[in-house]
Amino acid sequence: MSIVNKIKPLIVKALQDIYGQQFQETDLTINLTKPEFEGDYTLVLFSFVKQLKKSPEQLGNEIGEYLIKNNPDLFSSFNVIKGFLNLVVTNNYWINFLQTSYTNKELGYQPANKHKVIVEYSSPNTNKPLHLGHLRNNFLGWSVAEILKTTGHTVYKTAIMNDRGIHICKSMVTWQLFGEDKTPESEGIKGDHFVGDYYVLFGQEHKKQAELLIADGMSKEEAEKNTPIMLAAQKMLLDWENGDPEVKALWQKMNGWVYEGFNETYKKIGSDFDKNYFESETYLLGKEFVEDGLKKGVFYKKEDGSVWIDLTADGLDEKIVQRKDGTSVYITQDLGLADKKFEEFKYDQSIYVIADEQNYHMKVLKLILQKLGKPYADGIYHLSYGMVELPSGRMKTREGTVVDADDMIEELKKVAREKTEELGKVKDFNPGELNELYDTIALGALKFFLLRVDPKKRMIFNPEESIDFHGFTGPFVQYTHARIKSILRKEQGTRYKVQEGTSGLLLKEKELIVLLEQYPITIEQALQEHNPSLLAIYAFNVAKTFNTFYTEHSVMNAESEEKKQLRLQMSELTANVIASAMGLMGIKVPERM
RNA sequence: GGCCCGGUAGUUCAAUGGAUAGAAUAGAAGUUUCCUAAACUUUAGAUACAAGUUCGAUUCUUGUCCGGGCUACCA
Repeated sequence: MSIVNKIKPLIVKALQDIYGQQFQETDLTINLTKPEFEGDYTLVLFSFVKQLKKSPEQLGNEIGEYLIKNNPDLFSSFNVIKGFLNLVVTNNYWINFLQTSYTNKELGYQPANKHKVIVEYSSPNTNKPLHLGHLRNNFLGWSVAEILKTTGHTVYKTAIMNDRGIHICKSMVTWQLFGEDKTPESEGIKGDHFVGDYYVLFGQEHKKQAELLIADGMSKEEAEKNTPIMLAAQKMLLDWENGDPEVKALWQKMNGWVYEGFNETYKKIGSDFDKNYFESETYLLGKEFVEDGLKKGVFYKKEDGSVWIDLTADGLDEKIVQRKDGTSVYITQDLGLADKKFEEFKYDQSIYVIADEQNYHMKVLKLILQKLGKPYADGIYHLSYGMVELPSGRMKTREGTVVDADDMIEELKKVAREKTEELGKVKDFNPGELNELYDTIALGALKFFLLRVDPKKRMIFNPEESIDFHGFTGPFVQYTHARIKSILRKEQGTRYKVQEGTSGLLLKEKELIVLLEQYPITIEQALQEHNPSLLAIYAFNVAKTFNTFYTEHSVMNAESEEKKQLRLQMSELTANVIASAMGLMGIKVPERM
């Protein structure tokens, strides 16, 4: 257990014993002590002043003395400054922690519990290749799943392939018209890109045709609905729904191309799924929900036959759940899919990794399921993340302003290669090892970049500035790891126990150990908040702190053999923690770079 | 119009109501006989505006201004 979690009950007990008042651990504010003061952890005293009717100084002194008297193994001294009680933790505690942890590669892991969690992420449309926004989604979903696993949950990863609908038909119809039987193979283009090109071409063609109609006197709105190519796409959608064998065959062929491309990209970025759902197979689900809802009086039917739910009492709007022609809408499909997923996985929690533009939709989804009394409704959690934007604004496929995922990775690999060759530190690597290293660095940079920001916030991606391997980046952390490994390779002799107490801790040594000790609570916090950026920030701080420590104090040429042992242990623990934290984000760390 | 987010150094991001608002990058100045300089050190620079609650507000409340999203019998 981490030190903060040990301190809290001790203070609660102190308050009880000294003042006879009961406080909760959540009433306490405990922070890391600011570096300019003496101490490791600080209790903020102001909040007790009113209730205990004593000055902060008096409170601080009384609590401090009590803690030291009763826990001499944990606290060595204290001081009170203004309303802050600064506690100094004993060197023994830190040295003990180090010695019991430095070989533990599962630091922060929690034992298995009974909770089953399903994480739905990625969920692409099968009419165009993945872009930067998808990558944020993929990295986030994968990382959150990994954090859940580490903390003892049973996790299933799923995706829903949006493989049907008018957008798919747009690519199909355009390929039929202009494709000349070309294939990804014949053109040497990755399948998803190949299909995506026809989707873009549709947009161009549609625009051209609309302009002709407008020139003939049609209004803009009318024209956009009635271009020949748009009408063809709509007809194709109907044919698809009616099971037209030719259309279905074309659909299968083109989706097959896309999946081939997706699989290649997924493999490269390390996304994996326990189960894929396909909208083409689930879009008719949810019909029985309409019946059920009507029976329960949750839904109501309008005169024209359409079915609605009134959510105005919950501050939302009226929402349609079935069209007057009896076909279901998006939300109804999602109701059905939620049910299906529960049937198959019996989950306790179902996390949907979906962009924040769907906040309203997800709120409605959960609310409807709750109103229908579904037992799994409360376990639904929308992990809402902000969109990735360019300095010029939102990415738009039709305007060709998207940053393509595959292109981005290749670009980063190129920079990784150039930089590596320039530095010339791994000249003995064979081509296979080099390629692996470039992958590690490029994906490390990309994943770190997209995960280091709070998921809830939208982020701006500047293509020029973002390809940076310095500072708050993945490669910076990876580099620190490689340097530590280099030291450890040179000192493979047996480690031995450092004598407790006889070894004082220098400022920089202690700073690093205190930080390393916080790894488990950092994981816990990332879990609670569904927020991998905490791990990115933490890993960066560990690397930075190690670098500072390492420039000031030699490991191999330490002042004494005991110091050398201590620092070797610190180095090993740092490397393990970095590898672990990065691993939770799906980022590999190299032995050399 | 209604509802929901957001506004912090030039830029990209931090900060459970707590001490002098932290980083990174760009800028300026330095560090290589010594464990990998993809590193390190020093320096300068910010809470949109106005009220309110509080011992204390970047954080909570209200208003104003500025961005973004949602508000389809599209998905």
